[in-house]
Amino acid sequence: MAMSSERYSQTPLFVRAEVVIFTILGDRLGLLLGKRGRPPDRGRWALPGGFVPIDEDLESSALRKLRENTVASGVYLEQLYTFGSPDRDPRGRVISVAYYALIPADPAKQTSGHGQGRDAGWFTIDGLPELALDHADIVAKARRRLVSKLDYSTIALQLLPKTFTLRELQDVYEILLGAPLDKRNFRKWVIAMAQLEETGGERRDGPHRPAKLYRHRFPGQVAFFR
Amino acid sequence: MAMSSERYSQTPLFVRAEVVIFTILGDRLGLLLGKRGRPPDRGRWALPGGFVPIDEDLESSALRKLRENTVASGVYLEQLYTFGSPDRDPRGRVISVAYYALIPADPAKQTSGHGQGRDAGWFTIDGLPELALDHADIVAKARRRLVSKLDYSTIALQLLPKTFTLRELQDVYEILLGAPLDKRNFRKWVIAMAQLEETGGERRDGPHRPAKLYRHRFPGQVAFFR
DNA sequence: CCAAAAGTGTTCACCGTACACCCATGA
DNA sequence: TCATGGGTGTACGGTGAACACTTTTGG
Repeated sequence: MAMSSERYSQTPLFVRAEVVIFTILGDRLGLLLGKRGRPPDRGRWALPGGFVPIDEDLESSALRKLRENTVASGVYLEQLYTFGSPDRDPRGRVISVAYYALIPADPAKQTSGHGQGRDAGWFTIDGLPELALDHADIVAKARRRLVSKLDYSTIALQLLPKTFTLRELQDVYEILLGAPLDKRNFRKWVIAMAQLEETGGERRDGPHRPAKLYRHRFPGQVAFFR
Repeated sequence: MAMSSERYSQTPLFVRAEVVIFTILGDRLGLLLGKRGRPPDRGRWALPGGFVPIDEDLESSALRKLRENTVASGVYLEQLYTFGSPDRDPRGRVISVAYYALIPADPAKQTSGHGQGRDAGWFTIDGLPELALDHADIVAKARRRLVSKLDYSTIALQLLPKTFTLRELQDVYEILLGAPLDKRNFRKWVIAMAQLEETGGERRDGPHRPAKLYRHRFPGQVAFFR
């Protein structure tokens, strides 16, 4: 049986789940990192993650990591890619099944830098510290995946509360795409594409005209086309 | 350390690579299966795959399985998804990193049914036998992925030889999409989209006008947009 | 009344789609 | 000459892109 290669090696085999937890931090895309407390790369910042218990489902494991690190619930979580180069982790053969999650923007964590204490914090994606192991590759891949889904899915809604203004939604797109969008064209397009409807309420902030609030017509679902 | 869960369990942990090897069989999408020679699901048809040796890269392992089962070289191979439900395999905790591969159509295997002997063979995707374990899920996911890439990539070219006629390429699209396409519109679209150029040669088969041969302008690359 | 953000329509270019006939070949 | 598949163009509607002014509010 092909398992026999195990017998000729003392290299231990592990499976981990790592989660790229994205959110909107002010006017930037942000993600959550934790500081490693032990080797390898002790003291470096790393993605939330952990070894998958032998009887726990991969996605459950990722979800648990998500919950251990945030207060979010009902959050978007998607498997991203599995990283398994033999030499990516000095502890042995470590297979990391990477996920990414989207957390609604929350003014509470808009304080850039670190928002959760000395060994965990939110960082903006263009101001990341050097990451442990190959976590920079994981982050890059997650970011590409997220951006590529913008124009044929409603995934961006997962980065906002259940109700939001069109300006807020446009901000999310502009942050992710890194380019400004035309307000009128964006509104026409996104209302139709994402099936948005007005809630009737409005948001007033500052000495401005209040903005209408919108919601997804089918809340709880992420619509995809293609 | 979270590895400790290992100590409290005698369930063995394995990592496997499985490969969905697609090709064109006549006028159908086909894939390669092997008959399992041992439990679990002994005697059932299953995807080519195997346990990943402790020092072999995941993709190398998938590529090796591909080469063990076909004579193809320079073949498209892409990681698909990782399947890891705790109860998906009775041998223990088995994490299967699934890949899919595309093999150019080859008249030699156009004999439907089984083309490689009693315990390996090509099957058309709509005439699959009952598959071992959760391999039907893997196949379904691979098929969706392949089809979804048709209209923003040149991936379909990987199912044809280096030179091909536009009719052959249209056949591939129609087989995968399950719907007929307009010949004139398809040609205009695909020549521009996939950057095709005439080779100068032509293919003559039967009492018909010979068809021009085309090739990808940048051979060896799979162009993606978005 | 002023500053600041919300909200709104039209025009144009391009692209995807529908659609039918002639051409080249070997038998 | 005939059967078979190869090859080609045009008209139309819809969609993405460019573009500027009025409205509403709190201070």
